[in-house]
Amino acid sequence: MQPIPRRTLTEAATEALRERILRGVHRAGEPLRQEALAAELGVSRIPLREALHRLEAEGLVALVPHRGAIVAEVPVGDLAELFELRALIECDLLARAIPLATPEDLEHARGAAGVFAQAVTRGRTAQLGEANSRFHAALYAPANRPRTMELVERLHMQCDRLLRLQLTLTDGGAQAVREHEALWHAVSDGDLSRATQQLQEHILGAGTRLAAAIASQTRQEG
Amino acid sequence: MQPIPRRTLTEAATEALRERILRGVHRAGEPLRQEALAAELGVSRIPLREALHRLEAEGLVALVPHRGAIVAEVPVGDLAELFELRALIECDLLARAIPLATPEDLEHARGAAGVFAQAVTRGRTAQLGEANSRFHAALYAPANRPRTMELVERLHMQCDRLLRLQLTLTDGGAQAVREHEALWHAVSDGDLSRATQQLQEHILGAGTRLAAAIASQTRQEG
DNA sequence: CGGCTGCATATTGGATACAATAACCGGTCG
DNA sequence: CGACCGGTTATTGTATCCAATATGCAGCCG
Repeated sequence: MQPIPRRTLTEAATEALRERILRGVHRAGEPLRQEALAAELGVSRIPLREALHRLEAEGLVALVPHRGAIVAEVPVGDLAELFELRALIECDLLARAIPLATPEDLEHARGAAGVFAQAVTRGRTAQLGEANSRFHAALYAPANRPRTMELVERLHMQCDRLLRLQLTLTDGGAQAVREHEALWHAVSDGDLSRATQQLQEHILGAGTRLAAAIASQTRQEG
Repeated sequence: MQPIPRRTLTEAATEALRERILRGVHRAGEPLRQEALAAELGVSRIPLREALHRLEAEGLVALVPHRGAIVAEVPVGDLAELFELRALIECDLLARAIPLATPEDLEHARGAAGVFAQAVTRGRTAQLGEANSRFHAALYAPANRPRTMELVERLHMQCDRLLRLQLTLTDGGAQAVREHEALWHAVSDGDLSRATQQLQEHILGAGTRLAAAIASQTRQEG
């Protein structure tokens, strides 16, 4: 029996605010006025402030003393770094996971891939990031690397914010679905080098295309 | 001109408490009573609680709703994972740094290595962790990878807590000094493969020795 | 004698209240 | 007309206070 689905206002505020930032409800650089936000969430400033400190540690919020909190800038300058870091870590995870993967693991990953594919075809852009993370997490789960997984989750969070800058997901999503399928088959075959190769291309390719899209968009606007 | 060496009580409490935990003033699992700790730090519970939430995100504190905060357990079970993760990421960093390293970078790293060596010979165990981190950071700095660096810093934090469990640093420190020197020479020669090879052995070796030491210690105690 | 119930106490969670700092704005002086 | 200076207001930082929850103990009941 599970004893404690406890929930404190601080936790609730943290999740709500994190979700808001990731979904783009608050734009990067936007100041987060404590009183207003607290009222909007139906709490006082105390739990909200605790949430802000938590999210600062996660890199979603920047706190300036006596000036308040602002939504952290999307790390466009570090885009390449983030995606390359993901490729490095996730390929290592996958290499460790493949030899340990059970048929149940594969089935689970296949399900997650399906969820992502559905989200793409139905245009549920809000769920894409999480569905994608879940698929990747399912692939890596057999490696049994909790610390690394947590880290990857945070990286995905940052990358999702970058993706949201550029909603070219219409075609990028379709390509991701195809790559997920190919990746899954490689994993399913136990073909370690092919799988890591495809994973690396999947991640780095997404980063490159995203960088190009953002660059062209910035050029147009600037 | 530097505009703002601002300091809020929350920040001060965060750093003080982080330092205390890393230095082992508070043992793992020890409950952190808010009122007592706040009084000890000379602040009220509010900034202390904000500090606790920050440190929870950093993995140094665990918050249990309505039961309070406890010092997070040292991740002995994840020791291998942490050191292997460090090896993976830091070798990549070093490989990127070497081609970009300037003579000034090398000099800086050499200085950091000297500081670490002095800390070892003088038995300043409290400073070893930071000195070690600084040397590694100096090596990687030319890579210009701020996100990765931040991540590595957090990993070092966790690894330092593990090291503190087992103060066999007397000989481990001397070995680390030698390995740092060899590593620095390899970097200085621009020998990428030799340098990464030595770095990998340096990190993984430390992890392995630490695991063995902890295992034998646990066996004795258990 | 053991376990459960209910009160008393300690501690945390959260809200309100106050102090400190920064942003704003108008006026004055050069 | 522009820049400095003062006060005014908005907002954050922190302390105090109250409510909610957990912990421990004593007494009751089986």
